Formats: sequence, structure tokens, C-alpha cells
Amino acid sequence: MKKDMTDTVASTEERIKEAARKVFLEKGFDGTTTRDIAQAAGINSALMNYYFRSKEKLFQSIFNDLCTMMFEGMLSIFNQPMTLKEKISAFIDHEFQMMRSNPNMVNFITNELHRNPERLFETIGLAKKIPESVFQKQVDEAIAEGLIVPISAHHILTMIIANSQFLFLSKPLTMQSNGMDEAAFNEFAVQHMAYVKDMICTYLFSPQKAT
Amino acid sequence: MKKDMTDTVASTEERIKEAARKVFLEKGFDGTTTRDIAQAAGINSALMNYYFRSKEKLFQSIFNDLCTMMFEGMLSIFNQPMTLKEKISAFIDHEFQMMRSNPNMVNFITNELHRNPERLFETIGLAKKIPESVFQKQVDEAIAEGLIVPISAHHILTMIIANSQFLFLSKPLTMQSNGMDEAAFNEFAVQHMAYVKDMICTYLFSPQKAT
DNA sequence: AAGTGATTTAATCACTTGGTTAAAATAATT
DNA sequence: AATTATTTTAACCAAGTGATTAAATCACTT
Repeated sequence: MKKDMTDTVASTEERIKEAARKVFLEKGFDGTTTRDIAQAAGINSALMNYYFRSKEKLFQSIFNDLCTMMFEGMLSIFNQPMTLKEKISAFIDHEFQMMRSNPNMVNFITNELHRNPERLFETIGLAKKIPESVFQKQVDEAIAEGLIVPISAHHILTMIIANSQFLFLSKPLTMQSNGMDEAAFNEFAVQHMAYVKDMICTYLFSPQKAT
Repeated sequence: MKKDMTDTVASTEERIKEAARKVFLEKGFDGTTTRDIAQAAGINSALMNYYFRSKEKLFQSIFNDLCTMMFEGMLSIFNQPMTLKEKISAFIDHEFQMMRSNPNMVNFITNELHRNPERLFETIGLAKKIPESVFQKQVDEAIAEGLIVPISAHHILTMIIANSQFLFLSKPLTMQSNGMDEAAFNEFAVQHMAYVKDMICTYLFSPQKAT
């Protein structure tokens, strides 16, 4: 039987997974050794193979969780009952918060996906639901009504994600080349996201461009 | 003495470096073994350590080259005699071309910098020249003249780079979740960069916002 | 208290890693 | 041709890699 799950101490399996997520997010798959994970979890290195059959399996499990979290976060916003403008604004805020509480997630996913694109296989279904969301329909309607510039939802999405996520991807470079500390970067980030939101909304809803 | 450098066959040192760049860009530092590089260069693995003292040294040499190329590319645009609007447009085009001819450079730099920020040490000087470029002055002037929205050059830069570079960073994800092939992605990218250029210019030079 | 199956451990395996060495092959200089 | 310097190689090393094993320990039932 499993240990008591209601205890303050999480189950061993969960403890391993948490430790592994932390290490993988920091060092990536190639940079992580099974002994790193074992040490971080405070367990014997053989235990990792007892619960998850291999480093690869453990990694995939964590990778899937992160992708699922990311995609579901997006979908939950896209399917909420809001006006298009509210939704875009909410989405930018959501992305910003997401990146703040998980600063190296994007770099992790991007890089691992670059190294091995097949890793998306198990969560690709979720990703494909995004184009079918209510958001897509709202964009098409708004274009038809002449409310916004004619542009596909895919391009809008890419713009929003690019501006929110890249800000955190380039965090190490920005901080170093501008001599920023955490606080300074944070201030810059908050300011930047305000500009981004303003820019995207201004552009999409500009009356002179929309027919 | 070195072998004949004017030969059609590059010097061994150069051949190693080329092969190493290719492998490093694809697999990253951690994912690359010295034997990978040796095989790609068609040499014995000991030869790598003969020319470059270690994997780390070889890597750093390549990493510095790439960073230098990137920063100098930016600087050359920023210091050209152009109007601000022309410059922004040219910069976006430049970034786009850069990413097209070197699709995984950004992911590489971003990721390696995340793993080990000190890697920027040798080229940080170049990066710091960007805020001192003519571009910065032009932005400040344009704001003073009420030509553009009051915004720092740093934010403008981040916007441009984010939108161009992230497009290619997310290439694997975009292609997979939308079932695109190379041609389809290319078409999407061209279209997207047109939108981005339009959006950024529209926003910055919007008359109703600029005082 | 003994038995049962799930959990955890130390020890170890086969293999890969980055790096070294000493000697052989090649080129340059005398 | 003899000598010296440079380039290349095969063989090897110590450390680290992911994974397995068999024995020990634990929680629980009887």
C-alpha cells in the first residue's frame, strides 16, 4: 500500500516528481542526472526506477503535466464568456502571471521540443483544441462586423504569446546586459506588459484600419 | 606550420569548429559529446583536444562567435543613417532574415544562457553598446518632438526582438500543432512579420497617442 | 508473532563520458 | 638524407552514466 497521502509529507512518488520537475526545469533533460534527482528528492537513486521505469519515462510524465497546464490555462480563458477585447486583455494578464510564477517553463518546453519534437505527441490533442475555441469564432465575427483589423486568430495568438513569453525567455540576457537585479527586472516587466497590452489592443481595434 | 589555408579544404581547426557549431546548435552543450563532434568533423576525437583544450573551451569559442554576430548585426543597423521609422522597419527585416538563415540560434543562445549566464561575460561589452547607439538618441528626439508615443528604446527593442525571435523559437510547436510543413510555416512567418511590422509602427507613430 | 506484499536500500553492472598519452605518420627545415 | 616540428592516431584512464539486483525494512493482516 501507499503511504498515508493525507500526511503533511507527500507520498514518495509525488516527492520524486516534484524534485524531478525542479531539476529538469533548471538543467533540462540532458543536463540532469538521475542522481541529481535522487539527491533533490532525498531518496536512494534506485527508487526513481522503482516508481518510474526510467529517466525518460519520468521526464515525459513531467513534460506532459507542464504542457497540459499551459494549454489548459489558455483554453480556460478562450472559452470564458467575455467580449473579445476583455478576452485579449485577460489572456495577456494570464500569460504574464503564468510566466512570473514559472519563469523557466517556456525555455524548458521550447528547448526540449526543439531537441525532440515528438515529445508533444501525448498533449498535441489539447494544443489542437485552441483553434477550435470560442476565441477563434469571436475573432471571425469581429472581423465580419468590422470591429477589428482582418487578421487570423492564429496571428493574434502568436503576437500575444511572443510578447509575454519572450520577455521571460530573455530574462538572463536582459538582466545581465542592463545590470538589473530581480526587482529592477520585475519593474521593467510590469511596464513592458502594459505597453504590449496597449499596443496589441490599439492595433487590433484601430477604427481606421478595420474596414 | 598550419596546412595550406588557401586550399579548397578548410584547415582542420576550422573544420572542427564548423562541425562543432553544427552539433552544438542542434543538441546544446549538455546533449553533445566530444565524439559527436569528432565524427561530424571526420577526425579522431583526440584531435579536438589538441586544437581546443577542452569541450568547454571549444563551446565558448563558438558561443562567443554567435553572440558577436548577433549583437554586431543589431548595432550595424542601429548606427546607420536612417529615420527612426526606416530603422525600425529595417531592424525587423534584419531580425527576420537572421532567424531564417539560422533558425535555432536563438533557442541555443537563450537556453545556454539560462543554464549558465556567465557565458555572456566575453561579449557583454558588445551588448552594452546597444543602449548607447544612435537608435537610442533618435527615440528620445522623436519623443521630444511628439512624433512617437513616449516609450524607452529598451521597450521598443524588446518588442521587436520578441516578435521576430519568438516566431522561430516556437517553430516546432507551431508546425506540429497546426500540421504545417516547412513551406506552410514559411508562408505563415512572412505574413506574421508583415503584421508585426505594421503593428509596431502603427503603435509607435500613432498621432493621437503621441502628445 | 509470524507471514505477506509493498517499499527502500547498498552494492554493483555494463557502458559512456571528457580527457590523456605515447607512438606513428606527415610535413618542414637543415 | 637527417633532423626537427607538426599533425594524427589507437589505446587507454578515471569518473560518471542509467539501470538492475538481491537483500533489508516497513505496514499491515492473520
